[in-house]
Amino acid sequence: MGTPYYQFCPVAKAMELLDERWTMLVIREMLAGSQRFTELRRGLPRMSPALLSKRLRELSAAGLVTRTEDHGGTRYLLTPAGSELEPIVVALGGWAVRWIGELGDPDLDPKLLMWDLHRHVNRPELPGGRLVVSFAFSDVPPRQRYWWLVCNDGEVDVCDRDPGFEATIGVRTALRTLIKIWRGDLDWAQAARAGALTVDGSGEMHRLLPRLFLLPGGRWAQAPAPG
Amino acid sequence: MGTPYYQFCPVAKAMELLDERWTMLVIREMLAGSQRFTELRRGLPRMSPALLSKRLRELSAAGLVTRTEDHGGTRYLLTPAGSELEPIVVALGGWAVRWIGELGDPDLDPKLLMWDLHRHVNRPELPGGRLVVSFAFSDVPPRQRYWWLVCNDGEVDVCDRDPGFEATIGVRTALRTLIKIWRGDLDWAQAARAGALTVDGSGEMHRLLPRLFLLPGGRWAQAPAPG
DNA sequence: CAGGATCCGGTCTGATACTG
DNA sequence: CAGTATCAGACCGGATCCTG
Repeated sequence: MGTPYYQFCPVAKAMELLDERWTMLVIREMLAGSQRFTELRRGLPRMSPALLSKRLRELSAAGLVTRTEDHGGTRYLLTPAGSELEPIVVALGGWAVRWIGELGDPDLDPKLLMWDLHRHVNRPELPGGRLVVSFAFSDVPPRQRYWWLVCNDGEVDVCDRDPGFEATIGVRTALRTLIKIWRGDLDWAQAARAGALTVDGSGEMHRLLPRLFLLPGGRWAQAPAPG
Repeated sequence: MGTPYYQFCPVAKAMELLDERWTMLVIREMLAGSQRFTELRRGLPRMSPALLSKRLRELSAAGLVTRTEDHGGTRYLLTPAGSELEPIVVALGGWAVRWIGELGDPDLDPKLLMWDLHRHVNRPELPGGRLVVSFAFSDVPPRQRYWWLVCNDGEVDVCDRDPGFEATIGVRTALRTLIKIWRGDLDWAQAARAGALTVDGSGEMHRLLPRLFLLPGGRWAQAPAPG
């Protein structure tokens, strides 16, 4: 737990626990479905494993997270107390979308975007068989420019090297543009019309793309905005 | 601003700013109506003035707070961006009331309670003339045991020494009990019936007491609780 | 009233390596 | 896979005293 505030105000009690660096992001990851240490690390690549381990222990001591052993691994799950933070996390996101427009270049991490896209693939929309979506980001250095999502049988994998299969859909755009779409600032069609995004693939694939991901943009918009 | 997370996720962008220690409490104080440096200090007695000053500068740079000079003082006001954090602060309080029941003795600070009661006096219910409410906390060391609220013409002052006027209402209880009432865990009548609280004063004053303060308890209860 | 200056100590970062 | 170990350095927060 964080350093105490020595205040009985519930806001202070909540923040003693929640305002430590990384804590809310760990909870965000768990709300997004990550349960294993390694999954959490993928969503929090700049957090050291030592610190992640410490935060998980703190959250577990506070009763927001349970730790269970299961066939060869540890699984972390949110308790009801942890899950009830969801509307707050969503509201924080909504607030930031409204008031923190500017993203610096270092915030634009392609591997985080791909990791999040991978878990928002709209499974019911997937055609049978394999679907490969390739991404090429014009504004990213060559080493991190090319990415693939390989969907097969409801499984989705992220690759940062050519998986060998031909892409069913190719998306060429700036990382910044795709992040705008992810946030809900822009939609696929708007970006394409503006020439900021090009889709390669059959007409069917063109029509599929906007439905392929359940992006969080909608949730930020739902977040309570008073007035 | 805090150390960056280097994530484009709006939750991360929000927390870069908001998860620094004390920041949310400064915002809570401003939402509660504090505008001057000294008022803020009274609500945040354990925060050093240097740090408060720094936080106010950060919040101002981030566009959540404006600083204006006015007759012999500096006044801090929330911008729309800052004010829009209100539902989040309330939701955090509600969450903590539901999930962090235990308050340690060091959390029970009588001067914070008196400071907060003083700003929640229900002005319209005040009778004309002077009203003096005395408090005696059975579970607090003598030095901080006795407090008075002096209401006069819509002005309310907190005293930690006998103001000299005879008390119109006397409240004798444990600090812990009064804090439970403040949080909404208990109401005045319940506490009195249970023998945990004694009111001295006329019958009229007995009837006034439960309406004398607009306690935040109701707001925590309103806070969105999913499921 | 609204802070500035200073110093100390704790915490986080970041890198690397190791383990059951 | 799910961490622990270690270590240097940066940075932050706490405390105290001081000022226009």
